[in-house]
Amino acid sequence: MALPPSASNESGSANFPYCRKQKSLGLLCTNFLSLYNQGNVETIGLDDAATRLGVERRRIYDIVNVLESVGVLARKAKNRYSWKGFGGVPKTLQQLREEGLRENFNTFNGNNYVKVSDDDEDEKISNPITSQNDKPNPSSVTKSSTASKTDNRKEKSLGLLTQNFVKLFLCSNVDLISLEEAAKILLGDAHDPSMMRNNSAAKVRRLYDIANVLSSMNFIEKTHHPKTRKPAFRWLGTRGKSDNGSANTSVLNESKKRIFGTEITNTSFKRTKVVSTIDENSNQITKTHLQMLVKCEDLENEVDKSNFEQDLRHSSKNFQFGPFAPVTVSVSKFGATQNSTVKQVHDWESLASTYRPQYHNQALRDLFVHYVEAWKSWCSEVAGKNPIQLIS
DNA sequence: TCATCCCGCCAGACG
DNA sequence: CGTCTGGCGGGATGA
Repeated sequence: MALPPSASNESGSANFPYCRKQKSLGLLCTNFLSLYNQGNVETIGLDDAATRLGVERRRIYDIVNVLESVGVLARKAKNRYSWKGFGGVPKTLQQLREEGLRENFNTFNGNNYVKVSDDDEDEKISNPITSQNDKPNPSSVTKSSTASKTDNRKEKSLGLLTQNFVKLFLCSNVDLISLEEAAKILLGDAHDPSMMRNNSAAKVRRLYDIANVLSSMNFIEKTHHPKTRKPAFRWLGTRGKSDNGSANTSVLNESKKRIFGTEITNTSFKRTKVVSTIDENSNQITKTHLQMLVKCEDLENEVDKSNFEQDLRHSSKNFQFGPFAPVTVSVSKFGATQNSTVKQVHDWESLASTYRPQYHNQALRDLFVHYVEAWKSWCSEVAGKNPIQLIS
């Protein structure tokens, strides 16, 4: 069984071999934000997000975790997050700062760091990623370790790491910091050289992920150390933006060059060679389906081209939504949270998650995605206007 | 070569 | 038990 029966010819001409940049977390995050940073989004379904962005669920977790740790999102329930928007960031940041100061995150100096008391070691704090606002959480957290203990897993969570990383900037006077340093400080407690557990290298890998999404939000920026030449990150925070002003600082609109590794996102190519979009498991799929896919791919390419021509920054119109054209989103650039008539816009979310079985098979899932997207775009084409979606 | 970091296995948490 | 989450690190890609 050398190679799958595919190889026939299919998608060979127009698809790129594989471009890592198109799959970066940062880009995905950018798209994620563009997709949901519209005034009327209230809840976000993980499945829906994965579907719309054309990525595996796993990636959504990554993004959602760091976004939540900064206050842009809040977990509502399984599979469901509520959109807080950037308006909640300042507040969260403030909390982090206080927390950080309390935890000696300020012991870090530009030149010499004294290692921070290490994140929530033990279970003394065990705050599940920033205390929520809705959760009646008095200061008396004396509440025993309800579930900690075995939750030492949380101590290594992406979310916590993100918060600590941010604290580093918020609580000290450092302006530039490399990920290696951050990793060392964050969990690489220097206190106890005899036990360098904490494989700092592993930490760095996580920090790369975090840095990517933080970059895509322009909270930080990648640069180089003046002399060292080493890559390092600088905190941008909400500078330049109307801090405190109204509770919103859109996703910077300033056209900075391009954040770190930004590019268009996900096209369905795996890292490993060509692999047809569909694999053996497609025996359930009919011809029609395949044709549909082919057609869609063409469509996709067209979109790609036109998009490549322009600066694909945050405007919700110029970025890649998975394989197909976006669901006609008005480029309202997040016009404040118009409270308007609540509009129970459940749009596709509930619909999709309700009717879609949980595919454990990537191939099938991809197909489903194609279906939905294709249908949507066709719909809009035929109807000449928005498919179903949002009411006016 | 070294820096970056995507991919997806698989183990806990949860229902 | 099936799902949902999300550590974790192998190894590919990029500079």
